[in-house]
Parts: sequence; structure tokens; C-alpha cells
Amino acid sequence: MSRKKNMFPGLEDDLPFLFHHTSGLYNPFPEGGKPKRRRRRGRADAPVAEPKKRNLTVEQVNFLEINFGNEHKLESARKDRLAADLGLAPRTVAVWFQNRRARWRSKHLEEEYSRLKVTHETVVIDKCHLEAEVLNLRDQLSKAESEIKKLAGKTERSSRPSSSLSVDADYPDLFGEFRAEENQSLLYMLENNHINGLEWANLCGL
DNA sequence: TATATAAACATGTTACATCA
DNA sequence: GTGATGTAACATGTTTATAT
Repeated sequence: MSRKKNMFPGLEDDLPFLFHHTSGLYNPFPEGGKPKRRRRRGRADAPVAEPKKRNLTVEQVNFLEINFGNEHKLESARKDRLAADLGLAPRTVAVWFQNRRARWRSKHLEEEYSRLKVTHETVVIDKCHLEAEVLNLRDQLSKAESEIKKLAGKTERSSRPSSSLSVDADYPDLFGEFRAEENQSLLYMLENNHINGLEWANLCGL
């Protein structure tokens, strides 16, 4: 096992003031088990002036950004090398990478949300268009069926004495079954948007 | 194989620096 | 001077790799 034995690697070296000035406030393993939350840096009543937070220089940030762009994860050797190159504590580099990953994830989530929102809106609009089309096609179907009935009535009247041409009359069940199937098929296609106007007209023989 | 341990990480919080 | 914002540092819980 190559991992360090120290529970807080580098902390004593990086932040000696914490160990020196807050040893009474912060004990990683106080009696009872769970570590207590450490707080209060730079309080007004602090007995000794504590180091204030210093932002990294532009050069340091740029260098870290380049490295972050290459690889978001930070192996131990790389951390040490970066820290040496930048004149920072390894822990500072580790913290910077942790915070940078958090910012990256946050931004990534935001972008993903925006992208999904646009996709969702597009789908909703498409759905509206398709529903309108279905209504229109149903209306056309209804009109066509009325027309077919009208034409069928005329044909029947004009050929009344001779029943040999009336398929409906001779084979009512067969025709009825066919029509039911045809209508079901049409409705299925309409409801599933697998038909366009031309196909519909062809199917209806218009 | 089960368990303990420690490093690395994710996530959330706090405090400080900076700017409008 | 003050509130908003960005970010370094930190707390804490979880995951993972390794030793025993």
C-alpha cells in the first residue's frame, strides 16, 4: 500500500496555523467519534492574526486551467509536480482541482439542462403539429366516407333489378369485414402518423 | 473472504476578496 | 459602505484500493 498514513496529509505543513492556533477548537477525532466542524477564520477576537485568503495569480490560474483541460483528475505525482512548478502547497493544488471540478460539473449540468429544454420544446411543438394534422386527416376521412356512401347509394339504385353487381348485397359480411379492417388500418396509420395525404388518398381510391 | 484503513472524491458550506 | 459574486479553504460522507 503506497498511501500515506497521515489522515490529513500535508495539512500540518500547509496550514500550520490551524494546528498551532486552533488546536483547542479543532480536533479531528473528539471524544465521541465524529469530527466536529471547524469554523471561524479571521475572527475579530482571534488572539493572533491569521493568514488571510490570497487569490492565486493569473499565471497560476492559467497554468492550472491548462492542466485541468488536459485531465480533470489529479494524481499524486502530478499534484506534487504542479505544486512545485507553481510554488504552491500540494494541498492548494488539490483544493483548486476539487473546486474546479465542482464548477465544471455545475456548468456542464446547466448546459445539459438548456440543451434538454430546447429538445423538449421542439418535441412539444412537433406534437402539437401532428395532433393538428391528425384532426385534419380525420376530418378528411369522415368526408370521404360520406362521399363513398353517397356513390355506393347511387350505384345501387342504378343497378337495382340486377343484383349480380352488388357485392354489398350478395356478400354483406365479407364487405363489412373488409371495410372494418380497412378503417381500422386507416385509423391506426393516422394515429401513429405513418401516413401522409397522398397515401391516404391512394388508400381511399380518390 | 471479510474487515479495517486511508486516499480520493463529491457535495455543501463558510469566509474572504473584489467589484459595481 | 454595502450587497452580489467568485473562489479558496474547509467539513463531511461516500467510494475505492489495499493491507491484514
